[in-house]
Amino acid sequence: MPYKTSQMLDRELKKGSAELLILSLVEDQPRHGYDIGSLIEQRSKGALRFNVASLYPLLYRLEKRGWIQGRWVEKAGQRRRRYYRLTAEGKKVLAAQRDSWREFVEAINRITGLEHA
Amino acid sequence: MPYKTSQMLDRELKKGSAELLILSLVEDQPRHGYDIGSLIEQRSKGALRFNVASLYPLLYRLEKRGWIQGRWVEKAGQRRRRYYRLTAEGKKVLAAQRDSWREFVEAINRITGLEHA
DNA sequence: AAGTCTTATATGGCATAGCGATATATTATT
DNA sequence: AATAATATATCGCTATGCCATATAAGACTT
Repeated sequence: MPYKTSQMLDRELKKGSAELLILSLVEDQPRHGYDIGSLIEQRSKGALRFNVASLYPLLYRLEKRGWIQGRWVEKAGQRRRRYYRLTAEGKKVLAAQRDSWREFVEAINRITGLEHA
Repeated sequence: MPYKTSQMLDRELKKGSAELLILSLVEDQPRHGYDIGSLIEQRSKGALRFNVASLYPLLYRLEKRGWIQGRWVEKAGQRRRRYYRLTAEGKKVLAAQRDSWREFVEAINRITGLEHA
């Protein structure tokens, strides 16, 4: 696998939090970019917001890596949308990233004295 | 349209996780850079490691902002060390960053479905 | 019909954070 | 004498995220 699993702040982890969000959101059903951006804002109650200039390039990267797969959908009465679904490899990556995230949060909490948080 | 009170991943948060670590570690007692780096590695059980090429510049930034204050300490039998202590302003920032961190983690967990993990 | 809002995707250019690599200097260990 | 560990420092690179801007189409307002 081209992506190492244990690096500083896991290297992947900084990106990881952003990737984790997207991979999670397309886990159960395919979603398009704008939908993903809106969901992140809604579900975080406005605490997190994804700028489109980060979001779309990230989607392209994830697709290029084969973790998600997009397809154009055109319907009458709406603008064309690109729906992304999670691939088999994406599922594995998502599972690994969830573990990484958990470990990361625990480590930070342990060090900063927030372990009960 | 309500103005967004928080940037994407809060802008402060990406830096935040790194800054939070350092500010937390110098909260109770002054510490020098190498010590901070070692503590992060130890207490995270190796999960987190801070490269010196990130750590030292970050210390300089934090000092420049007035959140920590460093002073050189020279003792016989050891190399010179620069000990950093948390300033009054640093304390406020630390408190705010702890809140931010908690909010961030909750938001990610909510979105990624890790709340009952 | 015109104007604006919301949806939806796209990208150039900039700022900055983190890191590999490398450097220096002192003390401890082999 | 050689190597390791401690301790600080910085160059140059890459990646990430953002602002600003662009395009395009439907929905709503006047």
